[in-house]
Amino acid sequence: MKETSKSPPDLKPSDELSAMRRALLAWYDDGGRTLPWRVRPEDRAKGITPDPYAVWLSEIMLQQTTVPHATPYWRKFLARFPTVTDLAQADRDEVLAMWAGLGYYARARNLHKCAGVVADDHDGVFPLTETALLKLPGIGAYTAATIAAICHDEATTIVDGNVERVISRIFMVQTPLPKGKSDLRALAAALSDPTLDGFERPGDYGQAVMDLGATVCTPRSPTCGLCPWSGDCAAKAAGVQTDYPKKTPKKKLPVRHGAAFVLRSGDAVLLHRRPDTGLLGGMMGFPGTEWGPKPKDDVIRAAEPTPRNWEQSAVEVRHVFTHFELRLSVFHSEIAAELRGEATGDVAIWAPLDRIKDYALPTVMTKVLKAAH
DNA sequence: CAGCCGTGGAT
DNA sequence: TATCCAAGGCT
Repeated sequence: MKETSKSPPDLKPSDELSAMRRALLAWYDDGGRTLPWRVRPEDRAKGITPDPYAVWLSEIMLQQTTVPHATPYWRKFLARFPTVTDLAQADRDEVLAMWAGLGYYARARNLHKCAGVVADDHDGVFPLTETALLKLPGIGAYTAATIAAICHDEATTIVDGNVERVISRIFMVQTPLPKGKSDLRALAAALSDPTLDGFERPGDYGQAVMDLGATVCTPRSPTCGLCPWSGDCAAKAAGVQTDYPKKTPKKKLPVRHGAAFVLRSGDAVLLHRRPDTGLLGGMMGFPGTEWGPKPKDDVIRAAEPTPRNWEQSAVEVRHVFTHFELRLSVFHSEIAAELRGEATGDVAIWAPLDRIKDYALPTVMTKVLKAAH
């Protein structure tokens, strides 16, 4: 025993950790979920390995996003871009348009950038080591560890929200998130320690822990009766499962106000391209005011794309972002085709309504369009 | 390193 | 209606 080791409190003995791993893999082999990007254990045993490009695509889409929401996007992307080279050669605008509705649009910008790096610097072949993956844009600690484990069974330590919840309950970690992340990582690493005892399936193990968190060890009402680690869980023993993970309380969202202008001409509407960085970066939107703490009529008038008689929609658009709630007044007007002016430049675009899906309209702007009805 | 960055579903 | 939060990354 190394007394100099700074291992977290209450780490279990190594033979119990090994037993837990075997129990989890048995549970996974028995009832593992079928996901379209996943190679099932029995196929894995035959030597079938997943397409790293398809796995990468799924992992980027699944960041802070539910499986049901991401899955149709994953199918659509894989059909349109069968290889990473196909994705790299696409226009970024098309990628952003296909991503519209998924949120966290920096992911889409980095996705396209990453495809370019893989195509240019790696001959279109995805790197497979955790270290190499970590250098790519949009790939952080979680995604690098997961792709490396799933695609070639590198014995990485995977820590996502599911793992944090499961581990925090097993060991009753007291330090609230996000500060407690380092403790949780250390405990997760101990459980997936490759030097311990026959850890030959890191990919299946990682997917199994995440499945456990997603389907059994859920945030609100965990079904501990189905859990292979039920007997190893300190929180279960104490009957305090849902008290974990401890988290620091969140602040209430501030409200911001603004106005948007929907200018229609025949079958087209006027769109503006948003700046490349920041909120909804690179996406399209309707011209309008800045979004500030208070609604101001003079600011609204100054933001009109062209002086007209604007009709105000009866209902304002309400939309919740990650760090504020937005309330948008919507104004709309119709203009003759001759008066459209120069609006086919890089920033302003007349978009035909019957092809609006080809434009990178985020959900909030889709709500604005509907409100202008 | 704490704040920024979307959306939709469940409770 | 209010709250949480989902296979996080970047700055």
